[in-house]
Amino acid sequence: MAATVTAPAKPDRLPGSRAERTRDTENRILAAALDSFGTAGYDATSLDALAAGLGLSKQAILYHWPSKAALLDAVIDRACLDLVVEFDGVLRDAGEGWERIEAIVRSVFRVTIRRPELLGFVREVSRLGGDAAARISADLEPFVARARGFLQREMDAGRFRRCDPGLLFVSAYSAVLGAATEVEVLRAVGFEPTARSTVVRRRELLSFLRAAIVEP
Amino acid sequence: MAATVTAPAKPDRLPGSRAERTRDTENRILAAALDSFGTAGYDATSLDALAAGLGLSKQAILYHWPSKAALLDAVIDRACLDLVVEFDGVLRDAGEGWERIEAIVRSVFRVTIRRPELLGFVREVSRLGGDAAARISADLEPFVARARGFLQREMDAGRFRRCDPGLLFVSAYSAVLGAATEVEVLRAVGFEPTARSTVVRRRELLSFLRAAIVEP
DNA sequence: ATGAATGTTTACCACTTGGTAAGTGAATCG
DNA sequence: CGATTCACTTACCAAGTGGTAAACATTCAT
Repeated sequence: MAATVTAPAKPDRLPGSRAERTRDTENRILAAALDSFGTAGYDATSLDALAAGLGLSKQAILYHWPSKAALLDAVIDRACLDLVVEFDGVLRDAGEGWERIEAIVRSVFRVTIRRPELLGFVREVSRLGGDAAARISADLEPFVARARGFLQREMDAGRFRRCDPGLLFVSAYSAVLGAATEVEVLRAVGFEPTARSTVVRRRELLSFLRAAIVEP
Repeated sequence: MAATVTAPAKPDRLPGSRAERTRDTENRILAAALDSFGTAGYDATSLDALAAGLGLSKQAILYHWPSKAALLDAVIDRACLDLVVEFDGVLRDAGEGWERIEAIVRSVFRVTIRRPELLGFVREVSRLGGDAAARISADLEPFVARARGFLQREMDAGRFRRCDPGLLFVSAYSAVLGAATEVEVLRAVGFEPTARSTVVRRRELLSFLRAAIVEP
């Protein structure tokens, strides 16, 4: 099971200082790795294929990170940063109570369309287990803690059904990620994952979540 | 990322006719492959490791199936058979309406405890995509169709909230599988996946689903 | 200008991978 | 009993893996 990595061709001469170009190279490697890890999978991604897709040699990658595992760690941090930035931005302009959940769900669907590799990567890492999974947990822990706190406060205010906030989080997380990324299951129930069907899926998921969460 | 495969040692002399012993060998290979594919992953499982764990040589496996991909297909069929048998058995003795969903959820949690590799394998195959994912969809299609029919009838009878049965199935499927298998996420919200916490998780998931599905 | 640091390449290596070819001993069958 | 089929092993291979060593070119600091 091998992955072919494609990326925009590298411009022969890149402007900017050495430090800038180095940073740019690292960013391009991280982006390509995130893409391939998130779609093809970590095991199915070889450093050679990754480098070839970027017009580099494998050793260029191993210069910036000492091993494939170290690269994975860096990609994890990058992916988590992207996610937290995305969600924080959304939440800053979101309203109160249920509206905040609605905003997050919309944001997740937007991410699966614009950057499908990102949530696939989260899945992949938690599947890999071990250090990688521990790292992603740690990276996202502050966000998860805030989410739990939010759920708890809404319950205390009597707006959300009272239950364990942690487990509610897991249920909602799974349902959202599933509706957004379980392509095969969706196909099995007759939903080709087109952009148009996404709107329907999002609407149905929101009404599902609302019934499950909001105190009637 | 390699997987070490362990299995009960092969008895030096096995009784029974040749056909029986052959069938037994194939069953043992399928079981070991299901286990390793479901926990370590397909890419991370080498035929050598698989065979060594069974006290065989890799070529013994390739005698029964012409390639690793063909073995995967066979494992898919086996896993789906196991699942459908399990669920059909449960549903035969289950009651009506909501009780049937409750019975399935209990069954899923039982499976994750007794055969954790099984649902992990379903996840893994749908992650792999391609022919394998198409095959598992096809294998489970009859079951999924029955589930959708059930949901539709319950909605028509006014017992379940009216919505798209296919998407309701995806939401419920994701939530159940998540609560049962998302070990890392559970850990992130402070739930070590012990047997005792399973009871709590199951109870919370059921009340989550009930609120989402049942017409109040 | 020059020497050092930096980013990258070429060459290479040990090891693992899925798969082929050919051989072997035992069970089965005529 | 002898021939044959069956289940499996040993031997092997080409392709790919992550990673090391060292050479090389460019940029930077002095």
